[in-house]
Amino acid sequence: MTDRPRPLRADAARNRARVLQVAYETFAAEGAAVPIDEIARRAGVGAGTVYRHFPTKESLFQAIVADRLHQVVERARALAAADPGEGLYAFLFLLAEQGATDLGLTEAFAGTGFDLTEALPEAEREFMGTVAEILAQAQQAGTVRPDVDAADIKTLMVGLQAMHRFRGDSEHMRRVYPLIRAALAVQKAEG
Amino acid sequence: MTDRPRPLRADAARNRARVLQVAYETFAAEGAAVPIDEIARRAGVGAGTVYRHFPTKESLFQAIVADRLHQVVERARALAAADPGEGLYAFLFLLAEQGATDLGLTEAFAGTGFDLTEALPEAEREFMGTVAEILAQAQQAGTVRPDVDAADIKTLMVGLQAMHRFRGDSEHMRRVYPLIRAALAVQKAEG
Amino acid sequence: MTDRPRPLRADAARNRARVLQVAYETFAAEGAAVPIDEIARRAGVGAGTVYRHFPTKESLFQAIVADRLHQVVERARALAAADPGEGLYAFLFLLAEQGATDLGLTEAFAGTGFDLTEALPEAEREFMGTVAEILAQAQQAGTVRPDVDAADIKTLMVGLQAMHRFRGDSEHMRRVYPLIRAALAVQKAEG
Amino acid sequence: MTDRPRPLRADAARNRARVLQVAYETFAAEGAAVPIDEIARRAGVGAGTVYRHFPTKESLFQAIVADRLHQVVERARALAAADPGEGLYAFLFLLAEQGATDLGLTEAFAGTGFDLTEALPEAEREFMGTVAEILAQAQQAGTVRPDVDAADIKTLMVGLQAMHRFRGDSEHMRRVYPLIRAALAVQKAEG
DNA sequence: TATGAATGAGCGTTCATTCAT
DNA sequence: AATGAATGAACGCTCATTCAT
Repeated sequence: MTDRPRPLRADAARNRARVLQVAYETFAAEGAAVPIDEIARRAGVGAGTVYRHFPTKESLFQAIVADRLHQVVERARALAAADPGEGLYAFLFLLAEQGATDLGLTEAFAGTGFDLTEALPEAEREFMGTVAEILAQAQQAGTVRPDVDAADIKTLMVGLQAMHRFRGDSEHMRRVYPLIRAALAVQKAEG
Repeated sequence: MTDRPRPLRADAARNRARVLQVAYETFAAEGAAVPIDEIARRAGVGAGTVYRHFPTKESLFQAIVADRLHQVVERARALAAADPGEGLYAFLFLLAEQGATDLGLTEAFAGTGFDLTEALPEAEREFMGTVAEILAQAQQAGTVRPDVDAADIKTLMVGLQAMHRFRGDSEHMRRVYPLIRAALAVQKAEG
Repeated sequence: MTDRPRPLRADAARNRARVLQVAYETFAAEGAAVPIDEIARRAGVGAGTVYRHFPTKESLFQAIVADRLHQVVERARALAAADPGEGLYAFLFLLAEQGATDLGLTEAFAGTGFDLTEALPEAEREFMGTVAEILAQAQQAGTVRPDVDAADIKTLMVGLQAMHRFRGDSEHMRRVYPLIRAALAVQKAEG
Repeated sequence: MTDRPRPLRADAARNRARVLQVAYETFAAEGAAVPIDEIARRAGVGAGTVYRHFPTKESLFQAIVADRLHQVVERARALAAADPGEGLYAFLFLLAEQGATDLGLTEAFAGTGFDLTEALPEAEREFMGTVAEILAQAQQAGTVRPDVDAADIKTLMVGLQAMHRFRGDSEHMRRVYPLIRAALAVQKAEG
């Protein structure tokens, strides 16, 4: 796992971090179609520098997605630990909000021109594992119906991200969240 | 809207229709990244002919979306007339399925690099009017909760299309539809 | 074999011919490493035009080599028909001289970064067939020793091209030709 | 020629020798197109170190050629001393075989994008002097015809290297060597 | 009016060379 | 003196759009 033979020179590490940050912002704002040259320009480095740290454009994209995914999973765990019954809803709406501002992540999730499962199988597994865990807790707490599984939740996440992106970060989504809660709530004597 | 000074020569009209049809199929199957040359080739015309009818690639895309939207609205009206209570659900799931096979429409709906409201305000208005109409009928029939509005429905449509695109046309979505029904159903003594 | 559905528009044909001619001269003078952009510039067209006629750089190179090879084979046949005994020598020295001015052909022959046999198997076969034919005639005429075969001749051709390229078109090679004749002449009582 | 003001520190000398050796092997095996970074990596030094010793890629190439040439000349002298009559042939075929495995040397000899005479006049002079010497010995021994000179021999060497490179190190060349012997042998009553 | 040839800016990527550490 | 990170000019190739035929 220690796949960094040496800890990278200080200036190189700074550049790498800068490229990563700029690339994250740029992909988030404009999607994966942004040229590498543009990212290099915004980061104030030459294109070659980007390629030194990330051998292909796709690898840069992957690095960003993996990073975001990891952060999101960590936050999800914290939320679920704080309140198991609400954990799944908090997770769901957290990811939805990410989707509003992070086009790159949305594309990765939805598989639009980038296959998360194939490109980052480990990250995908970690993510799905966390979903399953948090879902089980919520089902035990009685806040989520027992007949949905982790795949269903991922599907809903993709949908929610799309909705959020469509509507922006506005108050509109606050109208939609209760609908999603109703969708997942334990059903009382289904009519 | 009548921005065609003359009603087009017969062969020109045929060409236009043919390009539109081929472009729809091609964009739907392979996304908006397909070159215009490829569409021209499949339509059996020169690239210049495509550009005569549609001055930019984007305008061709818009024309397709307008066309599809119109058809979808017509079908929605027919479904709602046949069964007012089920009409909204039928409409919703019809559009979702379109999203599974029609990348162009999905992108237009989600506003990914294409603002429907701005580009085709009339089509958008017609669409939203129909949604409002069918929604009102369902609410009167008691199959949809009264506190959702047409904008909410459009938001859900965008989400459903994204889910469908993500999962394909598979049986998986049949698991999700009941959740959406639960989301929209009249709530019985909400806890 | 009629793989040109239509005979090409006049201006396109002119451009194609111009690109071919310029590319021939440029590859001949500077080898296959010349950028396509440079060829386009010299031909007075855009890079896209080159790519319209030849889908890859390699295909352009191949087209030129095939053309040259064909011409050379035709001239070889004529020479051999005029004087069967001298035909092989004439052919050999003709190709050697080509090598002096045509780096592209030399590279193709020598297999330097371009595998003639693999890329143009038909041209290669035609070439080798002609060599075998002319060689057999010379052997029957008693001007070439019977224990050499077509492959040996090709090897000598590669060598002669290299020599010619090395020495230029100078009179120096006129000193070398008699050595090659001695190499191939029927041996008198080998010492 | 003593253009080294100081005799280099021990570690620097070691680095220089190591780069030279690795670069030779690498160029020989994979041609001059290998990036300098790759050579540096294989030599276990930084790219900057290569550039400290050899200010351009071409100068590194030249140093290698000079080195090889020197070695070849030494071996040639030994061979000729052992058997003056056979010396020239041994030299010729030795160099030819080098050409089969050493792309760099071949290119240097053939003058393909690298003019030996201009770049390394001293090495060239030493080489040609040795050729002349060994040739004279063979001519005195009666194994080589008297009307060829050192320049002719160099021309043949270039040709033989090209042939060897073309055919690889295979048995095929064993068919060609006798032809070269016949080319150079003293002629018996030429018809 | 239709054709499809031509344009040329742009993209992802490489690599000889320079320079801060 | 050594390192290896950074640079930036190419390169092969694509494609939306224009324009001569």
